[in-house]
Amino acid sequence: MKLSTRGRYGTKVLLDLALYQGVGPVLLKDISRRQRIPLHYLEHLIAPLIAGGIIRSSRGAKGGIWLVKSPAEIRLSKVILLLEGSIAPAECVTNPKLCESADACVTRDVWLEMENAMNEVLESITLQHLAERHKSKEQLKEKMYYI
Amino acid sequence: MKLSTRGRYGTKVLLDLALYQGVGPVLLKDISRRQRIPLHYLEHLIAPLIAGGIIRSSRGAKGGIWLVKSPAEIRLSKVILLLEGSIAPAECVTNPKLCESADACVTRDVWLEMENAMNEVLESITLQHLAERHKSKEQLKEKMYYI
DNA sequence: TATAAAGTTGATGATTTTAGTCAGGAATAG
DNA sequence: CTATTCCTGACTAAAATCATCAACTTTATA
Repeated sequence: MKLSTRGRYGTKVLLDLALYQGVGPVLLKDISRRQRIPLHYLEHLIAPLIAGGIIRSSRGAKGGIWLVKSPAEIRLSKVILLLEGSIAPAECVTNPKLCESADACVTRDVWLEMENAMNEVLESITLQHLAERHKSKEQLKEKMYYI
Repeated sequence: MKLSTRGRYGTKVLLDLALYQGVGPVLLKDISRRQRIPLHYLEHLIAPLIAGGIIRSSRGAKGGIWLVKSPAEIRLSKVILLLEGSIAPAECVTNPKLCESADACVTRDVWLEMENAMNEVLESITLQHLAERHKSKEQLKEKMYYI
């Protein structure tokens, strides 16, 4: 039940964009360095985010990537869906036809409940929430230097 | 974010045992047939369940496996933990030392929230619940033949 | 318009995990 | 003693994961 690096890296990328929002295109190179994601791997990670319409990109000098919508409009449920596909703990949840007895299967019901519980969490958190949480943690850290 | 067959098969095995509880040792061969799990694979699946103390086994003629506790006392959280290990969506949740900035990381907080949400679901469901749900679905199915 | 910068795409590869299979062994009932 | 049944370790094929690389396209700007 682990997310792949796609989901984890991708979420970090978008948090990074949310934190650097409004300053124009953000370089992949910079995101790579700040978030410790291999640049060449990062290049592949952004494809589904562009296809999903939550970031845009520009090539060439002064190029980079940026959020298309405001961070408050981007929910993690969407992000994870784009990067990982369905979050359901078993294929049969999303695609009942894979198993003849799907509708009679009580274990499938459990996996469905788990998916719903996860989706509630992801649905309730936006990039703005993440950015705010991050800033408030940073502030806390700075204050601690003066104690 | 998929469970492996270990978690899915294993849960079915235990549901099967809960349904056939009280009739003495249940043959792996029968579980294999009813739950459509390869026998040789099943033999490996039961090891962590025995080690975890929720089933016991006896070899030889009239052998088989059975639940050690009552189905009402066995929560799915325990089952999945034995079969899959931690259900956390990322290693850093269980083992913060893997990442220097774990305590400052807001994405890690999200993965932790997801884990908690899943655990609440799994904590709230016992094998008895599963068995009851199963029987009531079966009954519904029988009734439908007479409509 | 030449050039450097930066994202895009497709091919490839190393490593790990998954999902088994198989052979032989050990315990148990009768 | 013997048939039955679970146990264990070794092994394997296939898939997924996590990249890396090279060639290419687009863009800003000197």
